[in-house]
Amino acid sequence: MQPVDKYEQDRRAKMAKLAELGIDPFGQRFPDRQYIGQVRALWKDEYGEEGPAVRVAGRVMARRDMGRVTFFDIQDWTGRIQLFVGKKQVGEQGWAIAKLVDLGDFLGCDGRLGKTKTGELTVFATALHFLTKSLRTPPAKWHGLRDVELRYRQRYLDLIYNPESLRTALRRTRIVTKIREFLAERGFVEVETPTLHTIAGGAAARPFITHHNALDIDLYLRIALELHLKRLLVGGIERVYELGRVFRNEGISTKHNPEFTMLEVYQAYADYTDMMELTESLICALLDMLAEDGLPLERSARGGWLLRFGDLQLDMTRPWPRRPYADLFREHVGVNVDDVAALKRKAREIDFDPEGKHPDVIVNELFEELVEPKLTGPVFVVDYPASLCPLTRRKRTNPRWAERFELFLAGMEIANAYSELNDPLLQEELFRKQLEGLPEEESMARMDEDFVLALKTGMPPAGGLGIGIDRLVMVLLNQPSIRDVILFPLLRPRRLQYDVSTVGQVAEERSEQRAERHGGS
RNA sequence: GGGGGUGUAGCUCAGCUGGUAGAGCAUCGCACUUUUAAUGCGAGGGUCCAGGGUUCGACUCCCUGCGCCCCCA
Repeated sequence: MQPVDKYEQDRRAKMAKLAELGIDPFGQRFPDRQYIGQVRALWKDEYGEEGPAVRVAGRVMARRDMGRVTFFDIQDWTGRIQLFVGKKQVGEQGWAIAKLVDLGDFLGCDGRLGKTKTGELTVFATALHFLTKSLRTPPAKWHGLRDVELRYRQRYLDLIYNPESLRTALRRTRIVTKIREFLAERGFVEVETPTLHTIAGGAAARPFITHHNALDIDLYLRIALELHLKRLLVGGIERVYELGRVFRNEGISTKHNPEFTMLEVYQAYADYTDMMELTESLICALLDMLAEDGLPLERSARGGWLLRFGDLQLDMTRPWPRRPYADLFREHVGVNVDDVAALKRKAREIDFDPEGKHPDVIVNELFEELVEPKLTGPVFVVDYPASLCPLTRRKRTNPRWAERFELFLAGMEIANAYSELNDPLLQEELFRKQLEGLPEEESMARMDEDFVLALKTGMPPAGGLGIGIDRLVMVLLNQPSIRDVILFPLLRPRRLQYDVSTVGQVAEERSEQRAERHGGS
């Protein structure tokens, strides 16, 4: 049971008084109310004292008592507006309600739109409707809710009292909506594939394990969407995507949440160059939408959008640079990818033990360590070492490399795309071949016989793309932590408050002990 | 896993070299029909994250643990 503190007791008392007045403290439907944002837009200076009649509702964010008048500021998800509530204007019942209103309660109000002496747009109330009691004290009105832990654990408080948090949350949903619209316009269909997998394939990550009782088998929460969507390509669904949650049982950081949202798109008769065009077009469409939505974006000298992320500035003007993996490697590591002796030397410099490891495992480590952080971007890193890409088509001109790109923004991997491997015999071989020195959870090579069977049926040549939606939103909305773009990030569970029954006791014992000690000295 | 920071009233934060915890907002009471971080006067409110130690005495010093944040692996 939650403790009832003195503040809650005050509010419960007011709740009871409302009930005595015949008012339900938890309200009822309030039809035909107008959004505050729309009401604010109604105002014209010609109205003078007599504006239109309006009906608004929202949460009480501030109250200012002036004797027989009270000003309330109420807030809905479109904005805030001031109410002028005069004793004479709202009558005995209305005034009785006004007296019992606390910060955080929900009020409905009928009135006329007008301006006060000081020019503040105001609803001059003719009737007040009590809609819901809040039993908790709100945070400080000026400083808001700063404590990050509270903001994450009780996100609803964050959304109410930090307007930028609500704005970010709503912008994220608009981004997701826009992605669906964009893909629909290009003829893609959205599907849903299983979350519970018998083989955790399609990416290199450690899975969450769960158990199905009736079948008595262990199952994995999916770590990627890839293998089911490709089965659908085999089945003739030629342009397909899924936007869904994937789960990786790994560390938590400003860039990692154990569950996150992934978009995967597959297009038959295309390859990774088509996916590059798709990625660029999609992200630029999102930027256009956000700019229209009021996100403060500047134009770069080259005509595209200029995106700020922390101290970084990303010039999003198309086309974005395409840089071969091997070139970037040579540039930032100072070593050729095929110079094994030099690779080992470099590996030791960054405290990575290269012994017994496949040269490309070393290359991968050096790339992640020394190259990726430098990739402010936007930049498409193209053509990855084939040995690291068991699901990707090899380059026809040189099988040393795979037709894969990753998009980097602000040093973060945002997108990953392939020309999809559709050769079932090579696929089967690659599933079997575990690279030396690569721990299993870091390998994508996990035998999936059913998937190989699907490929044997024939999968059309195709391009595939994965985008990490949370990270993309971080970059687009300039949010430094993934927890700021996920409404309920994973935190270690914690008891909210202590057991009430012991509180008074402990406090009493404490002060007695204290008195004894000091008294005795 | 390692390092750094942090945890004090509902919220935002002070609290020095150890001596029974402070402010602002919020709450409660009074006044006020054009305020807007309203104002004026008055009042109440604390497991100082938890457990142990040192001490006559610990929010403060020491040890252990826990939550959260940041950096590194």
